[in-house]
Amino acid sequence: MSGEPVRRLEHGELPADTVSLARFLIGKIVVRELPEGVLGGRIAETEAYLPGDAACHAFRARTPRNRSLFLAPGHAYVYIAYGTSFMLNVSSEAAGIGAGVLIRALAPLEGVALMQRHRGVTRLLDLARGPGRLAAALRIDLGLDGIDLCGAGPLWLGTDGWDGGEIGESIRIGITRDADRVLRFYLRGNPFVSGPKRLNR
DNA sequence: AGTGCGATTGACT
DNA sequence: GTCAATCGCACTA
Repeated sequence: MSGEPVRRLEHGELPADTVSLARFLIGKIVVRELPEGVLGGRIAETEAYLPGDAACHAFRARTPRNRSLFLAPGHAYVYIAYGTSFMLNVSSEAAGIGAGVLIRALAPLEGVALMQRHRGVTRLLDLARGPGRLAAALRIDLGLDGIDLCGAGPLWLGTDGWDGGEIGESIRIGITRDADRVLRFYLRGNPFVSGPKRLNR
């Protein structure tokens, strides 16, 4: 789509605030390195969870679960939603400030066969459309909580220089507190974006 | 200590 | 469209 090889993003390239990071990450790439192979996909959808935002897991005190949200920008915050699904977030504010960006959907680019095995489905559209599906496809679990996504670890953020997508905005999906804030971003018209149609125009 | 509720998904009517 | 699964954590007492 762009021709450039995928390279790792560096900390210094990440925007310094949560909303800017949520927009910046659209079109970037998540890479997962496993002994069985390399998995990758283009980020099609994100949501911002801000300081002072009642929907943010860091809204209350720091706990063992949410501590990764307080790390410097570019670290993974992984947690279990509804006791069933893992969610991948990127910490987004200066160290000590709890905030993050939820990665909600990927357009698979590499390692499709392995993603299919992880997910138990074959349809490309269903592999990583939705945050829980995305984590399952990439085999992301609590063992990755707190790792540096701009480091040398097995899960990292990259770019291939692609910058062609129009970014749409909407309210966030599946929350009840601070539910009317426009903090969801997605690649307009991309079939790998999750969520109801009315939010994807 | 007990209760209620999610940043979801998949199965089912 | 409805609904259960499943568990960490906030909240009440």
